[in-house]
Amino acid sequence: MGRAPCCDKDGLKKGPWTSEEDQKLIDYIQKHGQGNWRTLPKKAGLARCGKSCRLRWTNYLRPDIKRGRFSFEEEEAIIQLHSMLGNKWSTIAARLPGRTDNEIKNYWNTHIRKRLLRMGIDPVTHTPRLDLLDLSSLLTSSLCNPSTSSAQFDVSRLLGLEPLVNSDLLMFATNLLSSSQCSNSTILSQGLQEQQQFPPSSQVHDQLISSCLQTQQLQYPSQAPLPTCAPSSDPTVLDEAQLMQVNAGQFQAAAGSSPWQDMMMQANLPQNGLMLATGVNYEGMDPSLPSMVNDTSYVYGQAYNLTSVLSTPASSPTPLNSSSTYMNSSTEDERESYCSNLFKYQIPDLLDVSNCM
DNA sequence: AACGCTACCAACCGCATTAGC
DNA sequence: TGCTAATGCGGTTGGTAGCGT
Repeated sequence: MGRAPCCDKDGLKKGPWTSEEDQKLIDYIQKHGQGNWRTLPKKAGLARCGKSCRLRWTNYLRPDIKRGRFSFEEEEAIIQLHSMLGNKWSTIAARLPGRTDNEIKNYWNTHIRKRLLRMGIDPVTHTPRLDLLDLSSLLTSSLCNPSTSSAQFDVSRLLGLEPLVNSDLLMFATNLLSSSQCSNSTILSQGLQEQQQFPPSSQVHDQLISSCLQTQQLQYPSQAPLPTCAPSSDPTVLDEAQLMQVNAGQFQAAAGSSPWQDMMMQANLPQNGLMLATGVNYEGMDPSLPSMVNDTSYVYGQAYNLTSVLSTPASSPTPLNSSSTYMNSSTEDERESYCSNLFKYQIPDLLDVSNCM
């Protein structure tokens, strides 16, 4: 049995609302409150269906709606929440006072999503889109020509992807190659072989990241030792628990003991959520990535730049936007500020964490 | 000035869920 | 318990403003 469309009756207006219609709706709701949307239009003298009235009210006319641009913190929260909740726009909106699900959804689709794509980050999984790169061919080229330094490596020329891949992603690929030239590059190459044998999967994808984390350690020996995942054993069979251990351990090395760390460790967070929240999965990045901290990539730039906290020489630039707070902030104060931000948007509720701070 | 392209966002559509009988 | 209406929600569309050529 089909449902009768709510707006197919003759005489019901569709399309943009006029200011007169808005005023009628506002007046009615101010007098009578929100009630039966079905009967509201007739009572309010509107030639609209109830659904249209409800949408107009909830998305536009409601007095508590905050208009205008999204703030830095709001955008940050949206990305964090989306990494945990996915396209649950209403749930996300419930944690952003004054913002509607429609507004957040639009903002995501028109701004954030595109920005992440430009950065080579999958807006669905919040992981780097390694599928954009034929890493195995890159690796082969690199290993067959050991004289090619990572700094000189022309990834874009090899890939023919210059119009598609931004400099940040190229830096990421270059970093992978650089890592692969280390003595234990078999970790990465095995991961790549795995990728060749099977269709790209999130598991292999994560293993690549994990491998990158391990190999990167050799590039920056000054950084705190990482908990290893038994490099001598088959690294391609890392299970998620191991990967989490690497991530958590990595972060432990990065942040030291902190309430934030405890929170993330205790949170039974999906891996991509943990990765986003801590940024640890991006630590294989070259810590000197200056272009990651530009105006259009700050969120993940921050995540990448966590490495700078660990190992960047004092001279390395960390031009973080001072108006915001991030997990990878260089001081404990900033980490706690970030944690406060999570509370502001009730993110710990999502993580089932009760003892942060 | 005219045209095409792109970005933005309000509004719509249809399915899912909930509430009431 | 099943049916139906009402409401909630997420995906998509279409109008329009802004910009470049």
